Amino acid sequence: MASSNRHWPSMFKSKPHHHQWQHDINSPPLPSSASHRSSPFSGCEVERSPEPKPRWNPKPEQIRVLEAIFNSGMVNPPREEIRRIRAQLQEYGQVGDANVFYWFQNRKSRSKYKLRLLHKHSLSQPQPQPQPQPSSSSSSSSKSTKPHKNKDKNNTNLSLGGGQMMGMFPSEDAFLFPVSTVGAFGGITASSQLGFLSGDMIEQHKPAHPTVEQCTGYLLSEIMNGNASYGTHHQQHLSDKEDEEMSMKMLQQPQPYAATSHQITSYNNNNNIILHVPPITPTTSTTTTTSTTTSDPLDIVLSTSDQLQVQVCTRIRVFINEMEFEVSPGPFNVRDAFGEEVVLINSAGQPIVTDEYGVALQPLQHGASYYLVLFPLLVSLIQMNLAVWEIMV
Amino acid sequence: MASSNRHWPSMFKSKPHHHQWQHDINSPPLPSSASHRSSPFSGCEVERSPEPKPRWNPKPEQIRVLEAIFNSGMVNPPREEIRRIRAQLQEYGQVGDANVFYWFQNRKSRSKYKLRLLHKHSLSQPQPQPQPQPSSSSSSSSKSTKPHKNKDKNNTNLSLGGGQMMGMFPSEDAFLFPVSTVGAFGGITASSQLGFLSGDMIEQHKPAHPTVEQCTGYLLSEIMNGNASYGTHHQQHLSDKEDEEMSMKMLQQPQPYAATSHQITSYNNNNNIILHVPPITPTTSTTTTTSTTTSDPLDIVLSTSDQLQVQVCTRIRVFINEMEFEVSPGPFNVRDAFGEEVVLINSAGQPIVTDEYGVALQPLQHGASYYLVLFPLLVSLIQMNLAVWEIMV
DNA sequence: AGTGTATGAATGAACG
DNA sequence: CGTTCATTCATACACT
Repeated sequence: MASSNRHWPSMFKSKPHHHQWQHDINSPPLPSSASHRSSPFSGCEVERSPEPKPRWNPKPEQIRVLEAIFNSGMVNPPREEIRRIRAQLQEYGQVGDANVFYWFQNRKSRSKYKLRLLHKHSLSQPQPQPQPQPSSSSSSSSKSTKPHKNKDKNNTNLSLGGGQMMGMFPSEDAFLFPVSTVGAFGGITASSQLGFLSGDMIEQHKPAHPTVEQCTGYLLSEIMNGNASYGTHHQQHLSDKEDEEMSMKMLQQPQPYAATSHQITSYNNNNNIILHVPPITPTTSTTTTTSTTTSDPLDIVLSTSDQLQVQVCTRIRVFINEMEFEVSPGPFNVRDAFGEEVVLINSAGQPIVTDEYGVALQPLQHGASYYLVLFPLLVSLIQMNLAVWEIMV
Repeated sequence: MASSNRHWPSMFKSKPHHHQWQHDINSPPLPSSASHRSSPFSGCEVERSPEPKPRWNPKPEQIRVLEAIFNSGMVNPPREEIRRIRAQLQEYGQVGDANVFYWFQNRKSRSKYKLRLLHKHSLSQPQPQPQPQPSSSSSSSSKSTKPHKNKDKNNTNLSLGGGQMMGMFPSEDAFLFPVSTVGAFGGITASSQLGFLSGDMIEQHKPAHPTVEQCTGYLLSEIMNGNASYGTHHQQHLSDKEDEEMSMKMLQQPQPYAATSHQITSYNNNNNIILHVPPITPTTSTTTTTSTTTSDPLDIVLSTSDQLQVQVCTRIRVFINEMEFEVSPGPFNVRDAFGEEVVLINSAGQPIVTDEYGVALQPLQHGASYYLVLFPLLVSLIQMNLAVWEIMV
């Protein structure tokens, strides 16, 4: 970490003097003449960590000049030239050699980078892309416009603005995974524990009581464990695609601590457990219905990926510890589903608040990710919190 | 000031046409090569591109993936990886490399920032109010991170604040991993351990391990993953480049970048720190210690039996993420061994405090178990803790 | 409407 | 030089 200011290449290192003068410094990255100007800064010392040091904000005119120079071929001006350029720029506002230097560096670097990517893209993969979405387009030039929420007004004109660069990215994006969300990820499907799980689950789900334990027993542990046997297996298929790269992405094992599951791609969706929660509130939005309905027991239904997957709006699909679940829209009873010792946390790290019965005050969001955290663990974590701080900083 | 959109380096500058296609653009941060803002002609002032260009609005699924990747340790994916990630994300909606790039960049940056804030807070803890910016100083404890009451609406959005957490283990024992899955090691074969899940930690330090597999060659990711070998690696591409290490890293993605090439082995060679720990004073708990600095490595508890022998001149055998390793007695440099982005935690959940160089203030204990926790995870955990804390209290 | 927050996007500054 | 960090700008949304 080491965050904070590590900046200033040293030669430029001067103190922060605010004001608008930028790096007046002398020569940029060149250690040469050493003088810095540490101008006396005025005033504000206002704390914060170190220094405020305002960064140079090139004015349009300056940019214009710089661009012109750059485009004229001088992508890497020597020191002398930098000085001269700086002098020129100075006409429009304070600027230091360093600023100029950096500007060229960045300009060149980013240009290149961009070029590189472009290149790659253009060469790269023409993947077939399933994607149910709007069609995409051909491939060159524009991208698919995925209409979604925006209204495309403005006609299609696209045209790239700058005037140049047009043809660039051909790519077209697409290139999607074969995977379709829920059900079968491209065939990957970890089947592993599924068998085991399914068996148990199936019989376990008994409708009647809020027998939470049952569910929790299996579920919780499975879930908490990340259920899975990631690594290895599955995957045989994947096939054709040259694997380019994405193919597997990261399958990984449970991480230390809380990290347990985290599969990136959720390849582990083997068990689609459906937590059937009494659909109260048919939903739709997320109104905060705090209803205290103690919901009932949930029935868990295990479904194999293929089988369902189609449930349109009936259920909401969520990810809990990277595993996919489907729940009925409406208040979700965390307690019934996972027991009392856990807290469900959303992807933002915010706990899902529940009422005294364990019912989430707000419905789970379709497509969102949640994590289960055991209470005792939390205590430990909290305890070590400070300690961790120390080392981190 | 300046303001207004001077942004869009042109390359991204496409026309406004809304739509939601994000930056399909090519690469992220590169201003265009050829184009550039302020095109010289017509004197147009630089900027002012009239178009708003809709910004990418990641879908929940995309966020899920991104978070997972981030939490897995890849806080800073290299270009190649970004492309891969983008491809993966594309399944859920249009997204460009630039978006992915920016996302990671921002995610990391903000995580850090929050951490910093947190830190500050923790020091001055008693008062529960965050108050991030200096803005409303004084006490207005706004609402800042308030867990409750969210209200989101359906689709997208989700706003993550930046924290997130991961799943946890099954038992309550906070520090047990679910490693069970040791089944198939990719080729690594981790030697041992695994006894955990079933048994207890208590007997974790087993003197008797006959062979200690030399831990040569494990990658951090492997360790972190509990041995690894994810499915397929393909690593093909780009391999021959000089990126040897890079490729490795990319292989399995969860690498904390910085740790990239850190082979565990290194410590045997590079860092042989040898500290003669005076095997004395047993104290074990690692509690507290945080602040300090210099340490006195006395707090070690060695299991009597073997300690003597081993301690003397040989090496100490420890378990890190369930894998067995041997280290020279003496100060152990966590940083050298695993990189900067990790924290070593003992079986009691206490972090092993290190000095500014990464050297543990106290030696590792023979036979003891430690866990590596990626920094980003810690950040998340900490964030989560706070959030949870609020509801708990 | 206005204000604050979360976060995508851009880019200057630096490091290795 | 390629990357990464830190700041800043800008926009979407929530709340009052």
